[in-house]
Amino acid sequence: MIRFAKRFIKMLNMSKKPTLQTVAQKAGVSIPTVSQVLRGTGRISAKTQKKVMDAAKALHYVTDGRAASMRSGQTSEIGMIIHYIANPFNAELISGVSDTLEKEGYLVSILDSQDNVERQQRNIEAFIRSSRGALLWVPATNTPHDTLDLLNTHNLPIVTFLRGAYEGIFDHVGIQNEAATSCATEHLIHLGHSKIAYFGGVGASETRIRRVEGYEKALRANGLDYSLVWDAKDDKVSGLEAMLSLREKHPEVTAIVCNGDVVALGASHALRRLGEVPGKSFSIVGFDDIQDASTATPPLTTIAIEPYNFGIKLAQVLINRLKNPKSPTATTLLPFELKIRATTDVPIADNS
Amino acid sequence: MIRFAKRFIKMLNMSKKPTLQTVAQKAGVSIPTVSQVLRGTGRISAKTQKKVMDAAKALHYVTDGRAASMRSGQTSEIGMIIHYIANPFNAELISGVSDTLEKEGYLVSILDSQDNVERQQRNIEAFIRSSRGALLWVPATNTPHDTLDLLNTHNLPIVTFLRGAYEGIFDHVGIQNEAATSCATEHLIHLGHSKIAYFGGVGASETRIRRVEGYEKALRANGLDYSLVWDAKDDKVSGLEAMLSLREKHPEVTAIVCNGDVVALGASHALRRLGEVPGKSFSIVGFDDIQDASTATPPLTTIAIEPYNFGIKLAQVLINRLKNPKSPTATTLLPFELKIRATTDVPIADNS
DNA sequence: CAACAATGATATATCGTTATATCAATTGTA
DNA sequence: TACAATTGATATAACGATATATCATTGTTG
Repeated sequence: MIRFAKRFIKMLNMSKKPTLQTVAQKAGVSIPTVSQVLRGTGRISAKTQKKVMDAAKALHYVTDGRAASMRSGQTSEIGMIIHYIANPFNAELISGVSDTLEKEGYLVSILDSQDNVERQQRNIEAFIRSSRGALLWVPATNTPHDTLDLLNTHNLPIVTFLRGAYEGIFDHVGIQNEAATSCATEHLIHLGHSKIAYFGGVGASETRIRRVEGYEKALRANGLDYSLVWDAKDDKVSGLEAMLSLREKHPEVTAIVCNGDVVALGASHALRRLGEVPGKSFSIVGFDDIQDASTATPPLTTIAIEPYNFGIKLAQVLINRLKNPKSPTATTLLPFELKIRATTDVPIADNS
Repeated sequence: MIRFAKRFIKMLNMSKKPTLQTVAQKAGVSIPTVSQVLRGTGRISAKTQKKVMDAAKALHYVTDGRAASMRSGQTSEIGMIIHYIANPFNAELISGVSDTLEKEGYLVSILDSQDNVERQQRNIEAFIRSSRGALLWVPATNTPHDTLDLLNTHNLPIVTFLRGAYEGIFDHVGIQNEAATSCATEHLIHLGHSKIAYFGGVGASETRIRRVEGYEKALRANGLDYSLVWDAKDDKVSGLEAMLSLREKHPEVTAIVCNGDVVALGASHALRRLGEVPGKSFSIVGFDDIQDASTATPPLTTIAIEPYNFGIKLAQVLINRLKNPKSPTATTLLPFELKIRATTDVPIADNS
């Protein structure tokens, strides 16, 4: 059961706000007539239309979406719940989604769950309370079943993305995580590395599990038995610190496959601080291809996923779902590309 | 006059959605009773309260905010319009705002105007239509008067931020732009630079005008007559390219005061590409102190503004406004700090 | 014990729209 | 000319909640 928000905004000066009533009076017609003109039903004469439009414009009339939505059972508001807004990959993705959906007349609100299930629950309740008509969702790690019950009761169209925890139940737009890290790992193996670690991420999010699987699969396929997963939170400073401790505790490791470009760049920075040269003494493969990946020194070898395009694709999948509510759920996996730049090379033993 | 959004979402399966009616029936009480229990008016007996709460929980009831808001004249939804979401400074700022306001029970929706006045107009209309109760706003460059008319008609509490175009009219939370760039410029002058350019930004946004003024004021105060403003869009690649062309066309310039860290880092990268060393052959001062500023090579001398704290402060100013609707409008300027790192030094002529 | 206040629950009107049904005025056809 | 069909506008009910007024039922007091 949901309690109300603690604080409310008392709307000021309600008297000033124009309504259909106000416009109808000024135009000298009835309320339904104004409503029809504004919605463009085409059942009103040109002369009356002009009168109404003029009045509405003069009064700066804007439809009250709450009333309209309540009566018509339709809405143009879409909610999005993501685990971390400020990450540059996600921020670009959000831009792609918003631009596409706004162009179609929708309004997107974004909430940051911080990958926390209680916060996610509150976010979903907030969206239901505010009558969002659809949801774009990155499910938080260990989402409880109660959350699904809530979503199911209120029955809104949902597209999950990035994390494929509910493929088949909802539409999904994702990344070929397993294939991508396999590809990255094989790239390092072909260069001659045998002590390769998986670097970055924390805990068992869907995405990370898949990526680690891809990494391990590539190791197995090439008969390598050394395997190591090293945690690091998803920011540059954490990547830097984790790399320093990795070098100290596991000097045998000569290459890492990273959970994201941000930690990869942090790791790269750590190497330079240790007087090493990324790509020479040690190889690094990133993930995401954020803008900084190509402009960093040295430029980062990474898995490229274009976040803005991902956002566009995600928006399109949602639009499709809304147009065809009855169609079966589908999963869309976007392609990736391994961009080989300067942070990967043959291991130093073979090199010297 | 505002037309409706082009597309709507037809809400499915309305029958399943629980309402006060449903809960009242299950609990065996009247609708107003349920409403009172859920709002916690305290006028209902403990025994009845329990019956109602149990029923509501079992049905996964969530209040319909549209109906509640329409009837009560109160809302907990806040809109935010910013010129660019994906910029890391802004993304962090947004996190600060959202976290603070969510904690207080508000729901924040963010729209990206892309500093385009038509798009901004549509954004504002969307927010009015969707009955946001307050607005956090970075006014787009050259905002027309019609936009202000619209805002004025619908009369919602507004706090502008970053760009102080409407100080006195609305509450404002900003940066001491002029003082900050003056400080940065004087730092360079004291090091011995005399050919200093202002670098980055495009067009005449409020913020940029103030910053350029601060730069020029410092030049005048120190009797320097060389002055140059060099455009660059606010991303790293544009900063890189602009720097290359600046070096080519104005080799006399030995230092730049930047409009933001992102372009400053691009410029720094361009120097390295030219075989120069930022801080040795050429000095750079950034603006914002984003995370990358301190971890870059070399670490960037910059004006520090903590975006997350800025967001918190902004949220607090809004909360204050909502609590005291009648209080006079106020402007809050957050302090800055010049962080001297490695990209500024005495000019090369004196150095060699 | 009558009169009155306090308590707990309910009846009713209302917020601003849109959907449906209705009605008046106009046009077309036999 | 009469009657149906069409067009243009309106009257009315409903969406789901809350505010206000009301109504029983208790408990209190002189």
